[in-house]
Amino acid sequence: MLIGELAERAGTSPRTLRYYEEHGLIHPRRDANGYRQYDDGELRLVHEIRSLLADGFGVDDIKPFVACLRAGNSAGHVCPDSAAVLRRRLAEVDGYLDQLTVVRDRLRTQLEEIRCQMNP
Amino acid sequence: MLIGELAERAGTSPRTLRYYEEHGLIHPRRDANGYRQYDDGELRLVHEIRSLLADGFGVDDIKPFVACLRAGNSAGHVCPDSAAVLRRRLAEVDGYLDQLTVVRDRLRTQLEEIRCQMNP
DNA sequence: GTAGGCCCTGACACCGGCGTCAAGGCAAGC
DNA sequence: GCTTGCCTTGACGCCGGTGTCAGGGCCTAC
Repeated sequence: MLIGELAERAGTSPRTLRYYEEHGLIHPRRDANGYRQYDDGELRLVHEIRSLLADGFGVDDIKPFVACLRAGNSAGHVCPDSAAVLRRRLAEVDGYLDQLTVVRDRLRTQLEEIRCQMNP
Repeated sequence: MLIGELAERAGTSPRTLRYYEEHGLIHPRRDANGYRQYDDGELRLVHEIRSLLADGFGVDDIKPFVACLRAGNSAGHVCPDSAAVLRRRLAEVDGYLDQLTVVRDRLRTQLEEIRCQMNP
């Protein structure tokens, strides 16, 4: 299938797919006229990529997952390299959660203060 | 005091203070030679600004807080406009917390899967 | 042959708080 | 008068995934 069809089936844009390729995540074959040619494997791969991006991974983080899938594994996260990235990202997310929780508590406290001032 | 001294006392840089001014957060007087002149009030203001920025507010969000302080209130968040911004930001933070929690659970699940595979 | 629709590459725009460099003025000590 | 160090304004860079535009090729239908 051509890039437009894959984009539509994956719920994204041709620009985005070219970007993934530029960063070494997918390697489509080329037709004689230079058009990119994709198969269903690439479609699943793009779904995996977009899922990881949605979880906050960067394109560089995603490479080990793609390599893991290409190596024949049923999931991208079962290889040591991807597991390492998973652990790093988990620590990062835990950090963000802690920070955001502190912020949320401060915001709540300030809003509570206002409420008390209105009903003194 | 001049911009360099304020920057040092506020733990930031002259560039940053000029940026705040450019976005309407502070309005220092000018010496005859054009140098910015600050007093201790501006120092407290800058501390407030940096605290709000650290909580994830944008410079535009901060304007109501500054106006509230300049209007003579003891804290920047007691005015209606700043309270509205507070509520908006709280909702935003709650949203981020929900998203990040979902992500964290997914990451944990995947790491757990790996652990199970290693001790089958 | 031409119109329309897909494809190609390359490059700039975005966001936002700030770093950083350029080119120049002002103040003070030697 | 020269150096040193602070000040001024103005402008570009960053980050990262994607939108979008420019300029041009391929293919099919009419």
